[in-house]
Amino acid sequence: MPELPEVETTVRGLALHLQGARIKALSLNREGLRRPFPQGLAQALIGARVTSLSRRAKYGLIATDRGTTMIFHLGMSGRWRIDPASPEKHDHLVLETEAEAARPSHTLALNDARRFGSVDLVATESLEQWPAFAALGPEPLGDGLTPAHLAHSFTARAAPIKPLLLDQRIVAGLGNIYVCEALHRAHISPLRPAGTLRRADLARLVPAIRAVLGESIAAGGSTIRDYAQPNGELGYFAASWQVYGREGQACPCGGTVTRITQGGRSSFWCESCQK
DNA sequence: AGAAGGCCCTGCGTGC
DNA sequence: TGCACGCAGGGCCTTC
Repeated sequence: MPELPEVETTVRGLALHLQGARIKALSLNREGLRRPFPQGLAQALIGARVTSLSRRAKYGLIATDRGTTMIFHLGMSGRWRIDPASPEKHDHLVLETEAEAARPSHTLALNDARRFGSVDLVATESLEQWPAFAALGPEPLGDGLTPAHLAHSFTARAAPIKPLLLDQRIVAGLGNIYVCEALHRAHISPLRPAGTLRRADLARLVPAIRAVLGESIAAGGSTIRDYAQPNGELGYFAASWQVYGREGQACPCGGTVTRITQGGRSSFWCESCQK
């Protein structure tokens, strides 16, 4: 489920219930996810007030007035369930907020069947030095993603562009779905050796990346209301995909969508309109 | 340094 | 109905 637009929508949904709230309780139902949960997580969070929620790449950040920030990654199957009617299998971490004046208590469960996700605790003042963040490239929706940046990153690279766009050090936050969609929108083949892309190609690619992400966030924004529902389900915005998951179906150009494997991941593309 | 491959884990759809 | 298999939105690690 979670790529950048889904994480952004998740953070916005969480903010409705967590922004300004005091954390009353934290329960951990297993040792950890990909990694063990951080030491001192309960001490850092219980009694703390949430000061802000934000996103960096595909990470969600929950900052508190204690000077620490809880960072979550949803991996492949992670999601937050808001005010669930009953506990579910794979609810690994559960937060409960304090009821205060005009502010009801809420329960927030981090559910992750495959446990590819992660939870970390980092000093807020040194977030940018946190190793996973220090290595990240520019945000695709920020000023740092430019044709010049991509040209620099792709110089002398023989590898196909598709797996390079998944490299978080080049662009932070792109996942398999939106790379497929952005390349399709920019009419660039996923097989193109990155170093052969010309400035005109990159000048199409950058706005294509921004458009597919922006449109998905906009679609997610309209479903934020769903986060208040017990199941907390989030739409996948799949209706707007042109190539992802559409092997054998028609491309709008009249061609046919095909699937290949690159770096062990599926790439969906149209040989007719992507060169 | 870059490139390729494997691994972590559970659930779901498909085909026999 | 049961079972085996392939596949899944990600990141990290090792090896060459």
